[in-house]
Amino acid sequence: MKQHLEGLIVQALQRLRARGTPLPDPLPVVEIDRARSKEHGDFACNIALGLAKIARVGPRDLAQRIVAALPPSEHVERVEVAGPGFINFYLRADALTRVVPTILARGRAYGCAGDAQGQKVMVEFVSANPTGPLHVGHGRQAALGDALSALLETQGYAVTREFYYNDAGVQIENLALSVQARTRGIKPGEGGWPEAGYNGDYILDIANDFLAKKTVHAADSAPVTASGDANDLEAIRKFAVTYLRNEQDIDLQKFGVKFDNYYLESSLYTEGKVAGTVQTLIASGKTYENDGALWLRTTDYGDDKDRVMRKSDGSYTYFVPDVAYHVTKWQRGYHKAINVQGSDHHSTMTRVRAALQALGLGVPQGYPEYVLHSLVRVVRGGEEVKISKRAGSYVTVRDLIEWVGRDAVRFFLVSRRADSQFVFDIDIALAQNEENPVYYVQYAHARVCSVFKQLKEKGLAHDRDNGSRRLQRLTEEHERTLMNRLGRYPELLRDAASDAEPQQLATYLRELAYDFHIYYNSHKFLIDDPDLRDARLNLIEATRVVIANGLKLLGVSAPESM
RNA sequence: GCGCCCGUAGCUCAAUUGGAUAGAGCACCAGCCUUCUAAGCUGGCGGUUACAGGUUCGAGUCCUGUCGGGCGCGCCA
Repeated sequence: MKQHLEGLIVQALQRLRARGTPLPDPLPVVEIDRARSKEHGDFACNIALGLAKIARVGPRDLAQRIVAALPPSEHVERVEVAGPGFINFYLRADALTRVVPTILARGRAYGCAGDAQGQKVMVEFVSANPTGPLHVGHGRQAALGDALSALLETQGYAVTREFYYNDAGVQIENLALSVQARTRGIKPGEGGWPEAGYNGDYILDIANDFLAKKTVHAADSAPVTASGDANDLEAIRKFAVTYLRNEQDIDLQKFGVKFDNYYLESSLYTEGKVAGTVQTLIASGKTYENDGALWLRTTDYGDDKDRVMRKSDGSYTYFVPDVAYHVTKWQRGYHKAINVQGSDHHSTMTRVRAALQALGLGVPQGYPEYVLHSLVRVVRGGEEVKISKRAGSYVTVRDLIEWVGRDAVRFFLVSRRADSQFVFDIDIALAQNEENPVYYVQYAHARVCSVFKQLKEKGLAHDRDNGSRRLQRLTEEHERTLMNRLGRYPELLRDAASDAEPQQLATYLRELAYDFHIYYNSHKFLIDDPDLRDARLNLIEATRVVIANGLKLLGVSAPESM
């Protein structure tokens, strides 16, 4: 519809120019927007405001001339000039109602587009090191990353969800030492406890299972059976990593997030990719030696200081494998890549991009893209929750799911812009009333289901085809509003995907539920007039489909009753 | 000190990416249940968009500065 109206405007402008109105050639891009409020019709165009000066007439006059020159359209009921010079389009009723049969016909596929034509995109998220339970920040990454992936899929991208983890570094060493200390009965803070040890109770659980010679298995590795030998640090390390990987798998499964691939940092070393990346960077001439260390000139690419790649002791800094990892993303054919991380990683953004530029692989400057999120504070009873028994110093994803359920956690964590600081209020997430947006949206879905259940119980029929033929009966204000909202869904998905902003979808669903609840409360559906009844049932069924589709993208269930 | 992000009703957040009178929910006030779920709906109250300049037909949105909050600023990962 947008393109159609834009085409009308362009034709009108061309006619005006031909008749002597001074207008630029070529014409500027004509943009049509959906009207913000009903008083402004269905679509609005502001082109006259921008062109008035060039055309040497007032914006309202120019708008009037454009309207007069518009070719007729079967979809447009009337056009008005309003305000300082906006051109408002009022669509004919059937242009609005058409969305209902479209939704019913396309079902789950409604809103999906094929524009990306199967282009490969990698979304990397969570990427937690296996040194402890997933915390709320990981939860936000999981909710954002998974929803973003689903949104990209609606646009025709072939999405790979990838989890990258460090399975060999210093932190893993600290983990092994912590577990070992626990097997020897040493508690955090006591003599012999490792300096950078992990203090959570889960370390004790791992130590006990290790001593009990239990077997653990994680999604992407072979089962590991504990030797029970507290002196064998390597055995402890392997057991602890697998144990925690499994714990994270359990959390993610409970959260409804599934990864397509797990990428091990250690493989970058064993396959020579780290050394290869360093060689290429040296060959590129973007490095230099100083104080016995090898530096990369990241300042050539906007960094505020150069970065060490190889320390004077010969080992690599952490960002070198990170660069090698992103090279593999490019080489694996992911020419679009999005990383979802906490905002504390923003300095790595410049660094990784700089190194990728220096490598001269033809990688675009903005590669990879980043979605950085701010921190999450958990509040209960008006006070911040900072401690959990499980992890010690932070609230875990599992805690949240146990407290308020998966649906609320997932919806809440994607309902705000990633870059806003987020207060997760346990009391609101637990509330089963209008205060809680998740229930508000789910309730709208359940209400539609309830209507159809009542329909059956009353022995009434729903003739969809008849409903589709009677849509012109839907003339009420609330019905127009609802249909207008439903019609926006495809462009909403497109925008949310291209902006990498899943919260747009969460907001949309709240608004859609709002429109529906108002409609529901002011109209009846199980009425005697079969034509109007069928038409209205078609409309609320279409509403149900869109709510179900949207919730599914966010990983939230759409219950049939509540 | 430097860099990045943020600042919208008492609270939690929107605002179609520069458009028209800045909108919802909570809280507060007044109403609505023999009728498909009152887990809901209808009104009312509430704003100098942190502050000061600038850009233009038009600024919550863009630019500069100030104030306030977050994160980062290792030959740590």
